[in-house]
Amino acid sequence: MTKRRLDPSFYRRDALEVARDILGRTLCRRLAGGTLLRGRIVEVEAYSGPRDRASHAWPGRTARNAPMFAAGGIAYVYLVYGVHHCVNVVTGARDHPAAVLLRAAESPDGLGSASGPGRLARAFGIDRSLDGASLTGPDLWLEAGDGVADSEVGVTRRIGVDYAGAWARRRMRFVIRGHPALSGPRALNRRARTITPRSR
DNA sequence: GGTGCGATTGCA
DNA sequence: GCAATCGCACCA
Repeated sequence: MTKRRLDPSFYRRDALEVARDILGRTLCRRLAGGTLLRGRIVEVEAYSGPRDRASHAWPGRTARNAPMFAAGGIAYVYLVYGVHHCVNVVTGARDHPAAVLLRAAESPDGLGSASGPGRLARAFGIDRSLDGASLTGPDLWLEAGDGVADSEVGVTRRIGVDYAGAWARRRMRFVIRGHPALSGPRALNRRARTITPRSR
């Protein structure tokens, strides 16, 4: 018996809400050979709207960021530094550019961890061939169920976006507090604020 | 057609 | 601390 996939309605919401709700979910990847990789997501970042200075969508629509402008429910995968792939889940309505970057997960083999966006992409065999791919299709999806309680969620500023001025300081990164697979500075993770019902 | 650089990682 | 290594945004 296989678990249900999260459907498009899950993704077609505000990126901050989707980001928080992705924590604890299981990322699933079916490789060409048929192998199924599954791992629990423990760290994400939201990139939300045309005014988010840190977002790839900030300069407007381009060839690279086009998937971010689609309706939620597809992947946005790009190459950074010519070396590493980064995997995003596109969120919100069509023409509203927003996405959630998957930054860390428990490793698919259940042994180590996929700590950091580049390592996560590699561990799950995700590259640009999945850019624009459906998250309700056969290759890549999230399982329904398995969320985490607000008390387990930590919020911090995003990593590696210092160029974004005030937007760099906004609390748009969500983590499972104290999880060993978290990337980023330990001090930042320690200082992660607990989410409050009021902030939802 | 040329130039600059990045939502990172691994190694010196 | 810094090189790797490529797509692509932007300008001429």
